[in-house]
Amino acid sequence: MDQTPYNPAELETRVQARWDQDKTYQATEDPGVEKFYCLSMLPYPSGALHMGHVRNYTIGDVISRYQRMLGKNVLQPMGWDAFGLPAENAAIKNNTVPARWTYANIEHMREQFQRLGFAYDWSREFATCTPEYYRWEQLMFTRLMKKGLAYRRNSEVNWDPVDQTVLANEQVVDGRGWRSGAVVERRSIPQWFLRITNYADELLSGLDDLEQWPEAVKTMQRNWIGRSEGAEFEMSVCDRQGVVQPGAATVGVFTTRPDTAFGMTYAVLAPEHPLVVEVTTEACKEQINAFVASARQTSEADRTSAEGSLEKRGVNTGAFLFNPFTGKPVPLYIADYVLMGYGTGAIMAVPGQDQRDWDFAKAHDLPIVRTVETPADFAGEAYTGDGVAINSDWLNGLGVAAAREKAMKWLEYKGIGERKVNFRLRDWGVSRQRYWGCPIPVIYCPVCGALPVPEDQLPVVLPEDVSFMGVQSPLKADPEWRKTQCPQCGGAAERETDTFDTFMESSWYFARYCSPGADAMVDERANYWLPVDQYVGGIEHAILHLMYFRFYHKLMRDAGMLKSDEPVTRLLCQGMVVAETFRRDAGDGSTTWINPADVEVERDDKGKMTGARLIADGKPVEIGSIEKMSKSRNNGVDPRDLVERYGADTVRLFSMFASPPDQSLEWSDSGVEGSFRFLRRLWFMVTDHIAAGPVEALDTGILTTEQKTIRRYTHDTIAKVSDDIGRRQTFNTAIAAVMELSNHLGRFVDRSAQGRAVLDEAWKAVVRLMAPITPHICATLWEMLGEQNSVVNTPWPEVDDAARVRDQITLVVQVNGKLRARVELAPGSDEELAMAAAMSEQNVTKYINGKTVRKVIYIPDRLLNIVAT
RNA sequence: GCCCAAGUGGUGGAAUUGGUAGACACGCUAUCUUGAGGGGGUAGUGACGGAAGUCGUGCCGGUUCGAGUCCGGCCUUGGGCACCA
Repeated sequence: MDQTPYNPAELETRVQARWDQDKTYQATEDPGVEKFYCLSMLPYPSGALHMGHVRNYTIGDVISRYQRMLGKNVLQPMGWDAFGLPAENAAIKNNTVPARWTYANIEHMREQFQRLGFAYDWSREFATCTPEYYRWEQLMFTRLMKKGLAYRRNSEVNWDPVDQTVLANEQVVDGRGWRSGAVVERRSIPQWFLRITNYADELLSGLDDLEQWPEAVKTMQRNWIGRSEGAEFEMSVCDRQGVVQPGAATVGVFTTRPDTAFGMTYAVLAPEHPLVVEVTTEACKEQINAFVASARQTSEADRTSAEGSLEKRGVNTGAFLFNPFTGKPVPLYIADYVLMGYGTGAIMAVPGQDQRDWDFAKAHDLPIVRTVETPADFAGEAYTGDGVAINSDWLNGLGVAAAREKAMKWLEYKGIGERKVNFRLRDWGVSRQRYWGCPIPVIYCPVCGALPVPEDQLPVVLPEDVSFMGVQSPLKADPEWRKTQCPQCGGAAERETDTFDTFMESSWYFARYCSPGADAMVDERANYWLPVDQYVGGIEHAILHLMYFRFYHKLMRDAGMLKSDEPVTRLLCQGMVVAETFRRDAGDGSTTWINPADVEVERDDKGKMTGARLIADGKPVEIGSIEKMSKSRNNGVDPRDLVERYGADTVRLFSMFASPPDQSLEWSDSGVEGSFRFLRRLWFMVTDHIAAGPVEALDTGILTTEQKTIRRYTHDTIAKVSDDIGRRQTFNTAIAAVMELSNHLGRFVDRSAQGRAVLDEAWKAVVRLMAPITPHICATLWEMLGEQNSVVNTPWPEVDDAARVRDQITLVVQVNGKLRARVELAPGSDEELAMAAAMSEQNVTKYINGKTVRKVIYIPDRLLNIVAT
């Protein structure tokens, strides 16, 4: 009999047209229905989708569709994180302007998303680079200024002295500007900051309530906030003998371990510390000046990550500080591993109890005094564990906690120190000296100073039609744009020409989706949808984005806009899709990254890569490391070809089947074929079933053993898939379970009335179980199965527990932990029965004969382990 | 350097609470299907061994009747480190 072939291109177009026509995914607020807000991190419109996008957005789509089938009112929006550096780079390269490039990319990517059949409410779409969006961000900022939550101070940037421009960290390669090749300098310029540190405690304690966030993310955030309790105390400059002159300079140091202060054998200042100039002795001056100058030119990341010998990373000032605990002087050093931005920029160094201090002391030949007794088997160097205080005068004999408390009290009593909580978290610098971003709404008046742009003058619109050469921001190059009037005195004033960090836009977009068209940042509708029930995005955002947007949510709450404390209830961080990188390094230091699709790879017998050539010219290219698919490394694999060849359902299915969502995935398209074959087999099996004609009602009372077994498989699978998608979010195992069931169903040949009824129940379950993952084929099959309601609105299949009851279970029998037999038993059998069954197996008794049974471990319905010696 | 993950057949991965290691796929081999095909079916596929069986989850050690799973130490790979997003 002729059958309709599986034609995904035709079928998917038809199903998608129907969704569009019915506005199936448009969400409206309905207080009578439980809501579910499912959000995937909004993409940067880089130009083309890569497999990382497909994976990310398919996960969100599967969850959305599943929740919808559970009967919830689901919102799944989509938009574009449209400001950012790549647009500027692309504009230079392609001789266009960032706006045009960005909007063209959005058009293209939207089409690709639609082709993949994601259930987005497109009516809420926006791009963050439009004034309709960023005006509210500007308004918020001016209010934060008035509240004192935004402030301006000097801060360092990477300065390219040739291009006369500020460089992003990414644009600095081995200390040189990526375009000019010039050695990058550090420059201190005034910039705007948001006081995220005011919220440090709440951002930290709030993590405890985020039960459905991955532990790894919470741990990273806790460490990032870095709350530490300790003491801050003053030390005075003294001479070699420990004599403190009246009026001598003092320096505050922060320590979490005041109990170890008797073991302080030196002290360290950050190179930028104001005291450095004051205390440096004549003999050390030259060395110190050179050291400070070089530290200034090194970025903080490089300073803390430098692997060079510690000997070179610090110098003696020649001065001494008076240790109030011992009454003795300690030498004062400066070292680049001490940062001015943390604590007081000065530390007491206790090499016996701190490994970094230990390494530094060894490198500089400084004494080491242990103040905590080490355990007998301790083989390390610095000891940071608990133990009894030694070499510590009046602290001797106390444990760490007690000694710390006593030392703290002593400092307070003496009036030289106090308890102090320090955070590693620093305020959020939001100024960028770039063009393609949201203009910072500030006016500088020579008389009145820095003022927020008045609300009735917002938005400050970023001109899009500019001549853009890339070296300098058109805002800064244009002498006219900045000219304005002071809102206070009316005199001539200038606008800020910096723009916001693009993390600003991605910090509140989730709320704006809930209030399309609102004449405010958000309106009451946001409180219907928020908090987001499920957020999906890459693990690379675990700290920065996810911290900033938690912070911003609290800012909006405190401005009375939102009622919830946290933006997101449940978070799924998907692993990255990684791929090989290929590149060519030009002689001038610049690098061209080559897409894997344009490269031919040579491999040895074991499949290991031995070389690679550019197909276009046949010449070798260099093989880089394996990295996440990204625009900057040009290693994204475009899903377009796969979609054209196999259809959206296959690509969606494979991206979910290839690995669990939170694991990183090294891309290879071998295996896509298997997903396509499964869908085609499904298509033919279901259409075969339909072609066999009408089905009688199921009567569970008259089923054969085989029919019962099929029903058990069916309902076991429904239970497993529901758990895998709903609770575990392991879509790969859900798919495997459906494949397994389909294999059973394909082998089940029973044309009797009840045989067909059992099959009908099973296929209808399969179609619904797969609908969130492969919605097009399932929508079509569902209709062909004679169902009126569209599968996207059909209730999720229910488990019939009665169908899952087994009359026999397989018990595993071990002897001394090794598998020796399997026996069939009635469920719930007791140990005696199990033992009897086991002992009737020759392969069991064989290993017990001549030995004494010492112990029997029995886990009912699972395992019996006989320990015999 | 610091913080967070991951490491299981030829490959992607499964094993959910410490209890049968390798589910489900890819690939490969054999075989069948009138020809062809990125078609379909069947069987096989961790290693060693004729077999019984032994070994086997990055490496070393430990806890346990029992460890891929827990603990200690290491190695490798990936992510983040505040201006890529």
